[in-house]
Amino acid sequence: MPSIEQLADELKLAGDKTRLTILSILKERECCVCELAELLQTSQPNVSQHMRKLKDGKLVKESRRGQWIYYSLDLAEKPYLMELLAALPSQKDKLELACKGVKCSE
Amino acid sequence: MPSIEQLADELKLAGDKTRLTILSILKERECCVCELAELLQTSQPNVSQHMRKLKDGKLVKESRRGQWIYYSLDLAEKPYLMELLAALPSQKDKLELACKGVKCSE
DNA sequence: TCATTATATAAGCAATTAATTATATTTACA
DNA sequence: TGTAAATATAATTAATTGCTTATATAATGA
Repeated sequence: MPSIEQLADELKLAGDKTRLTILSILKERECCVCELAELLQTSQPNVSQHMRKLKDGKLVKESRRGQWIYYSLDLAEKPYLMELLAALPSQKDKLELACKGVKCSE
Repeated sequence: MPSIEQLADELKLAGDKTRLTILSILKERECCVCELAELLQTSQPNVSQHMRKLKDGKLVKESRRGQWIYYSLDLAEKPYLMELLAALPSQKDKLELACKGVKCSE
């Protein structure tokens, strides 16, 4: 059971449109930074800095594979946050469409 | 089903320690501003301004009764937020202790 | 009607935040 | 070994935020 402080911190992380979109994309599958930047139509450093916050807050984990760093959700211990993501519309369509043409998904 | 933007806005509201504490108190029962200020050990205008944000975001509703305005949760349409509050430790103890001696609860 | 109580609003300020731009680090591979 | 690609970090800036202090509004009751 999270403390109020801990939950408030987690919700602050999720309470940003960019980060919440990232989380809901990662619900579908792991992604690297360049895919996320493409999907969100924003810059690489912007995504990178959001990922650092999410990682510091233990909401995602990373795994490097060669040149790419793949991020995935780390919410096994936080079912109340999984519930939140489950309440959102699926991002599958956008994921499939936008990732064509991104080199790392070849 | 909320849009990503709507959920991000709601989580931003909940992602503040003061407001999340207020919400978790209101989960137990409705409260007026002076009770909340006492419980949170903060000023009346501070609580009042947080309540306005929560009200604007449709997370709480108010009902005036004489001099007092009682706030209560308005989360019937947002079960995913109720789940969040359910994940938090109960605030019953604090509520009972701190509200002794607050005039409006006599 | 006037003083009191509960609450709201407004103004000001310090701190935090999200995004941009520029640069550094790491890995792959020719 | 050197170049390119993916990612991270740093510095800057504009905007937002939470809290305080001061004041205004609304309701009660003598």
